[in-house]
Amino acid sequence: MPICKTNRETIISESIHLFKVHGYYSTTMADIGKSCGLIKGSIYHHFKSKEDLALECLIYIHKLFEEDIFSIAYKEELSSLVKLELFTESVENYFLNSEGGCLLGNFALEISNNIPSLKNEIISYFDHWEEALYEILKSKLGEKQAKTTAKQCIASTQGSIMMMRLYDSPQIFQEQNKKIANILT
Amino acid sequence: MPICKTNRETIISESIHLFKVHGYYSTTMADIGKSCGLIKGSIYHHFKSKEDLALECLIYIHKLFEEDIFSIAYKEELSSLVKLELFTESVENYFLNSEGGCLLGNFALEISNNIPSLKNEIISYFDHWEEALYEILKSKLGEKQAKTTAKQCIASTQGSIMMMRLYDSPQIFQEQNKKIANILT
Amino acid sequence: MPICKTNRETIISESIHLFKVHGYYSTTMADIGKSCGLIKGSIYHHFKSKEDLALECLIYIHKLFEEDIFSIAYKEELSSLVKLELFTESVENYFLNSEGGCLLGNFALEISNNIPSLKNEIISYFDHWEEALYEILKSKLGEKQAKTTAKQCIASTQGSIMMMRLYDSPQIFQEQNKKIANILT
Amino acid sequence: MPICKTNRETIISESIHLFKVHGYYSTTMADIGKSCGLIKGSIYHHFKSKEDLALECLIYIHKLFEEDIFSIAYKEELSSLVKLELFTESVENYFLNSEGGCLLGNFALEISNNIPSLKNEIISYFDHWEEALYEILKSKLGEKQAKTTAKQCIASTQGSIMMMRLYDSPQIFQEQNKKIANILT
DNA sequence: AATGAATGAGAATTCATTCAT
DNA sequence: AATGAATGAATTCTCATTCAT
Repeated sequence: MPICKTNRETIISESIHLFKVHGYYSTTMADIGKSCGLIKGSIYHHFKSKEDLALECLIYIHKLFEEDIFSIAYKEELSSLVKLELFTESVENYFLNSEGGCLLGNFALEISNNIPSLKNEIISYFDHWEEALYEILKSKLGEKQAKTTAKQCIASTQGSIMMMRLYDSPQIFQEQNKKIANILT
Repeated sequence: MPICKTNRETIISESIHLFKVHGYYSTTMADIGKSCGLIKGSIYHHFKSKEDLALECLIYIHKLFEEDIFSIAYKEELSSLVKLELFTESVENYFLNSEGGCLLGNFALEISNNIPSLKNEIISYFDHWEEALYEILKSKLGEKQAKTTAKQCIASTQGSIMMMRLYDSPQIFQEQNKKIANILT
Repeated sequence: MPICKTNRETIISESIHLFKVHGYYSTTMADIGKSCGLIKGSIYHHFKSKEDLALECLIYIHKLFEEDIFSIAYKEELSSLVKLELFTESVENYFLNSEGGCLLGNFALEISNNIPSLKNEIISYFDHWEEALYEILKSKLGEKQAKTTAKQCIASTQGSIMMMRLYDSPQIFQEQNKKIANILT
Repeated sequence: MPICKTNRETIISESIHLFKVHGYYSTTMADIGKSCGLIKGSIYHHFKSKEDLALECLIYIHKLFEEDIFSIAYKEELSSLVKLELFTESVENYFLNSEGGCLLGNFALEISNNIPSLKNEIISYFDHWEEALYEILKSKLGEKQAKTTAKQCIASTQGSIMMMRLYDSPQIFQEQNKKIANILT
């Protein structure tokens, strides 16, 4: 019977937290190990490298967003207005309850230029975010306008998360998000 | 005059570029040295540490913005509308012509949690940006609304610069900026 | 059991030797590693810094003296004369059989002004040496004289070890030590 | 007209002080420069290397001792008793009025094993010290005893200087020195 | 003689990763 | 799966020394 002190998901959760708060390079494998009650070398039984672990973190968050948030856009039983309301509420819920802002956004600035595999995943995440918003907005705004607006919503959301993190204050983010919620009204 | 292969300002310029494109931790003193035609140790003749050099980079950019952009807000001979137009134009000019986005924004996410001295400078930069926008907006929007709007403009600018950098496409940033330029009309 | 090329005690022993012969600053972590069959970075698996390692070396020697030498002074079954004889004999034994003189004395001159944590340990060692000698001498010499004599014995021992090291000849040290052995006769 | 901000002797004096207090390796050429109002590179106009400068420091002190102290031993007009009194008084004078103990003794422990040229000078200094004491003592103690006693006096002087430096208290040294002054009485 | 800039070798330290148990 | 030890490459930083003016 092999000893099993932890599992992939725990390591991913702990890593996400550390990566968000301290960044990719300032988070060491030893830090991650300590958070999980392991020594650093043991992480390698679960992930083949730090880069691989980081990628799994991004995929994990991406999947979470797909399932809990982006999916709202495709619920046929809901109206656009309700979709948008639920969507922004869910986004707010996520970012207000997790320290350190948006990992994908943070990594976009910190390492996307250096590590292509991560960059692809980050772009995919933002693409899907955009597609979901587009899906919600297109019937009311038209295709062209919906696309532009979706992009701008994401940009202003990311920017306000950056400010929330820097100033340690959720206000700007919340106001920004409320503005998005009201786009269709 | 002694041998002079470079000077403080050149090192700062080269460092700003490298820091913006590769980030703080991925830019080594050796990289910076090479960019300036020096060996790594020689940088220490001009700056006492990497952190100190990074701080000087932030201060350099902050000063540039103060002089070239934020100052526009305080030119009494200009109307609010003209100020805003000049302001957004100058912002666009700067960010479209410098690879790697906004160093202050990048550092806000990468290292502000780890290096307090840099965080203070970053916050000061964004505070002054906000004050300048507030100055432009307050007469037309009223104090409260001007303050909120200023914050949101900065957030959406930073978010769209993030997207510009990630997608390697200026479009979102330009559209976002145009929206800001039209806030008072 | 994992790979184990060495252990704390081996590293300490090797370090003591190198520090005694070459001094603190001339002994590099690479030298110490090589002595132990390790590369320099591996030392940090066992000690958190060079300073920390040096402190452990001092503590190691101090403890050795406490147990093997200073303790003689407190053996109630022995007379002062016998204690003194055993004491000086043990001191001589130690210093004649270890190249490089007295690490505590060497460090007292080389680094005590620069590294306070080491200075404290060095002073503590000499204090305990003095207390032990005082314990041996006080019944015959009286408290005041015993204290002074203890101090002078240590000083002349250290001085003669310095000369032994410089001239690479044990003679002065041995004669000096014999003089101490005869103080009570 | 060349500028002349300092001279060999000033540099030597400042270096002696720094070397005594901080040791050879912890004293940088920059430190020495700063003490003299120069930048580090300028020292090389006066001395060809740090090692060379250190050697000159040793020679300077050695010469001082020859002229002011060792010479006392060879003044034919004085009795042994008076010579010894003057000798010990001069030694005490020197060491009580100069911070950092005995440079030759310090270097004996810190670098004599690493830098042969300095070791030779250090040995020569102690040889001459010994010869002088021998000269004073031999008529009263006989040749053999005089030689041994001379060596022991130097050893205990150096040891007590070490303790004076470590404990930052002159007492042990002064008492030790008084004992030497009374050897012939 | 003095300077400021530059050098290159080497120092301590960090860290992702591997390996034997 | 987990561990503790070890690795090697890289990183920041230091410092004696040199060089052109």
